[in-house]
Amino acid sequence: MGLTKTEIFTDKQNQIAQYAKVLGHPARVAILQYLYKLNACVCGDLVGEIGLAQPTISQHLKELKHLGLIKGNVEGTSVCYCIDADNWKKMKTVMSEFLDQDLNQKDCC
Amino acid sequence: MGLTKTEIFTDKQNQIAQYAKVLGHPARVAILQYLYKLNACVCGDLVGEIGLAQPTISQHLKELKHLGLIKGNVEGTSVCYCIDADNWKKMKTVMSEFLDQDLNQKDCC
DNA sequence: TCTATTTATTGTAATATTACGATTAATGTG
DNA sequence: CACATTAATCGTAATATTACAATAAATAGA
Repeated sequence: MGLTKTEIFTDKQNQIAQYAKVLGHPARVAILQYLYKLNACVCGDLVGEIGLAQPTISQHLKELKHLGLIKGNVEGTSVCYCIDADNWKKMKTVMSEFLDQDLNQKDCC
Repeated sequence: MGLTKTEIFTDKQNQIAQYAKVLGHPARVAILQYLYKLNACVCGDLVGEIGLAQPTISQHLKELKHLGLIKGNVEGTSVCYCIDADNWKKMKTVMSEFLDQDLNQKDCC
């Protein structure tokens, strides 16, 4: 046990859950918000900005990169990160489709 | 360690992460989709619908109820569940505000 | 009251996540 | 090349999550 039974759910359900899961930690939310705020590449100062240790930030960045939400380019000794606009849009589409369902609520308790 | 440092993040960041986290499991996504599809109270047949054991479903329902996304009414021997439309709307607002950020991407790597 | 039905709770095993110190890898500069 | 700087990886401790068997709680009907 302790392991999610992905095989009993649809691809769509797993995809929604996967996106939501990666957004399910405040550090990753903060990283994405920071990248958005700057609206450009961020080279290096992420560790200073969020209040977590460097390996922890690196770990969170890895997860965001793994899902494709950000991309990183090596730039000298530092790495520049930014939002991957295309994949962000894809995620937005998937999540919005789920969140924006119409609710008639014709009869409810 | 192993415990999220919520105190170093803003309330908004924690709120977004909390919503996302509860959507971060396919069983909970499936439950919400099912409630939406029926567009009415669901009394009892949730365990048959999702392919998980009854205590597991009960646990997921508890988390959804805890965040306010669903509400349950006791109806005889069974319990009727449905989406809490008001709270769902609140979540949608919070999540959309985060997801719909504009990205100029004036200079990116 | 007894029984059947349905949901919640408890307990627990397996696994995943979070965080960070220590170390390694990669690259630019003197 | 040696050294400084920065990010990634490794190892690991603490905690959280997921799943389910067993049991308890609640209620309807006989």
